[in-house]
Amino acid sequence: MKEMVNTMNSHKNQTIGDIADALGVSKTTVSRAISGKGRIGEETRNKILEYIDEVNYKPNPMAKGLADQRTYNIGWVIPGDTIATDLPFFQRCMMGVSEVTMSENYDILISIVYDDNIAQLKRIVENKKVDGLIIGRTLVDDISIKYLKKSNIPFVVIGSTYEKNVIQIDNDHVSACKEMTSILLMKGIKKLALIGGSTSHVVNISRQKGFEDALKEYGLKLDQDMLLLNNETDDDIERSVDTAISLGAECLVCMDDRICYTALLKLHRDNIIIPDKIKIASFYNSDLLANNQPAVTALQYDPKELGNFACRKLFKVIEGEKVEERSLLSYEVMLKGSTQ
Amino acid sequence: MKEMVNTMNSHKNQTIGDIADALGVSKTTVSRAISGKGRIGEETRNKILEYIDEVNYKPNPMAKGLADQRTYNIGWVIPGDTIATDLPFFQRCMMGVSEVTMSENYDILISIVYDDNIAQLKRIVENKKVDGLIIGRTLVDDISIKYLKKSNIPFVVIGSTYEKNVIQIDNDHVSACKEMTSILLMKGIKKLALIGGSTSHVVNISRQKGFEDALKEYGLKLDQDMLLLNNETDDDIERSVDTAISLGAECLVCMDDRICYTALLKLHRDNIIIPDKIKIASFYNSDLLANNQPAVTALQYDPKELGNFACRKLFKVIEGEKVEERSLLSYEVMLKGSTQ
DNA sequence: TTGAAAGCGCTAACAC
DNA sequence: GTGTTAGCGCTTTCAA
Repeated sequence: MKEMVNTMNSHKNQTIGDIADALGVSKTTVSRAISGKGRIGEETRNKILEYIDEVNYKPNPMAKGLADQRTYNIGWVIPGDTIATDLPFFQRCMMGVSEVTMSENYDILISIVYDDNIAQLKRIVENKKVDGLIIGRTLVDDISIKYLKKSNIPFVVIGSTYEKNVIQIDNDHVSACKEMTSILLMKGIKKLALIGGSTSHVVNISRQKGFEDALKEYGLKLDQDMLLLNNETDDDIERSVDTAISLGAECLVCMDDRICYTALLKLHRDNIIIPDKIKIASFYNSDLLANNQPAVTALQYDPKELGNFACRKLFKVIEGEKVEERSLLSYEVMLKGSTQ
Repeated sequence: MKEMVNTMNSHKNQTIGDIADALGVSKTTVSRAISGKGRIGEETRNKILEYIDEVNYKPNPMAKGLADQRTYNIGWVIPGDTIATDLPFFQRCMMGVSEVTMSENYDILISIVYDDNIAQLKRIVENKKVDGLIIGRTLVDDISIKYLKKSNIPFVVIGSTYEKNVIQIDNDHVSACKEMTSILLMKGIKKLALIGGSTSHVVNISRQKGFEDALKEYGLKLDQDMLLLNNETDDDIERSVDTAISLGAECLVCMDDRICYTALLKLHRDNIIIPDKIKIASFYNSDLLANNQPAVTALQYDPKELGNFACRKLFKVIEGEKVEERSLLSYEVMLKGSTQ
């Protein structure tokens, strides 16, 4: 059965025409055998499929794309600032996205957005280099989202947004933060200080809400002074830690792992023992916190699942299926020594 | 001058034909105006270019790609294991790559290689979805490299390889490690233990070589017991730290930041004060080490520059230019408190 | 200096 | 069930 294999072919660029000629059928027939669309004889189809396999023919996606106006690429939009990109979050998310694109025979095209410079994003959209996009993070006033809404290309966002009619995939930050905060309160830890990042990130606003909701439900009045938000630099964070301590905080609740890690370093430097002198917890877990001594109580999410889920949704949108606007994925509260 | 702008056009998909019609010229002429190839009247060219700008026409890269057999994409190949992808290294490298692709009107297509599963890599090569690739990391026995060599597609690697005829961009690890080790020796620190990662990574072998070269140059005999290599897990690392200490090491030289960080945690836990009781240094710097108390002496590289450089080289290869096979980028020795 | 026409590799009416 | 043909949007000979 191997005698028909022309080994030369494996190096030459096979086209649908070549294989049609070789088999004495038309290009259309070959196309039909491959796509499965249209009527075609069982026998011819098998003959073609076998041959294609034999000579390892791969259709040219440029040609296919041109013909049916698809790129077989999806865009993965991530922020370009180092602080953000250093986070394993985006890489892990992308792994999840990749699992799905892989199985759909799609590829991932990168688009990096620097602050409010969406030139790169515009490029891949205007140049029609993708069939849809996933935005890896949302801002309160997000020009990427605004732009994509106008451009009419399918897209989903990881994170939450106040923009209407945007497909969103997010962890349930509000519930998660509320639950973790409640647990702390139930453990008898009442004087909580919240040390947070930029309020221009939707996620941070959700975290704050969860925190406040828990206090309210517990019948505690919110102490505005204990809300130490918008910490951008390490200095900001250290200053906030000092403030919290001077206000008599029993526990530092940090909005994310970077903040928490910086706080840990400072406490360590100041010889403030955890959890004896002060307790600490984080609304976002990471290896750093899990490996700390003592390990830090934190919320655990699965970024990969987020990416996987988002991408599956995107494909549905691309196929024109109706999908629900907002999906919330789960979380886990990891209780560790830092709040013992 | 604005009266010719048909605002409808901004939403319709403009083709080269549309703009040819609108201006009463042929498609060929428009094509020439855009590409700059072929002869064309100054006046016509300007008229066309102006109009194109006015209606914000963007050529369809699929069609262009099909015609001139280019994809205007380059592949960025990264490992899929979490340990590797969690490192900011690849993200920062990619930023450097992105700067270049951006300016060349190219885009980045992701390809993730899981251990020795190069299915995804094969896909984008066989499907002709990229014009060239950059491999983000090299292994001693690297099947990605072997595959790409056979496939005859332009590619460069970040890192070093023993394979012949492969364009390599790397930091000068051997010199860097040798220099840092020499500095330690000159400071009078003689009993050095090397705690290293997998010897299946070329970079780790280079680091070991630099370390050994320094000892040799200094006239010191290498103590094999002080070579603690192939530490994969945190447990491995902690065990190696114990071994080094029991052998009377004055300084732990860690091959990378993760190893160093794990060692730091262990020393801290065991209440071994740095640099009083033991010194520590790392062949790879990171925020973690720089922010540690005391800060850790380490080698500093610039991954972004690596990506940028690699991508510029790749474009030269794609254009058929001759480039030198191996380029070594610089490094910096950051002397900090951990070796004081 | 400009244009007509063929072709890149594939799809999809519309015949037969 | 299979083939013919006309595109998809752009490039590039070859003529004019």
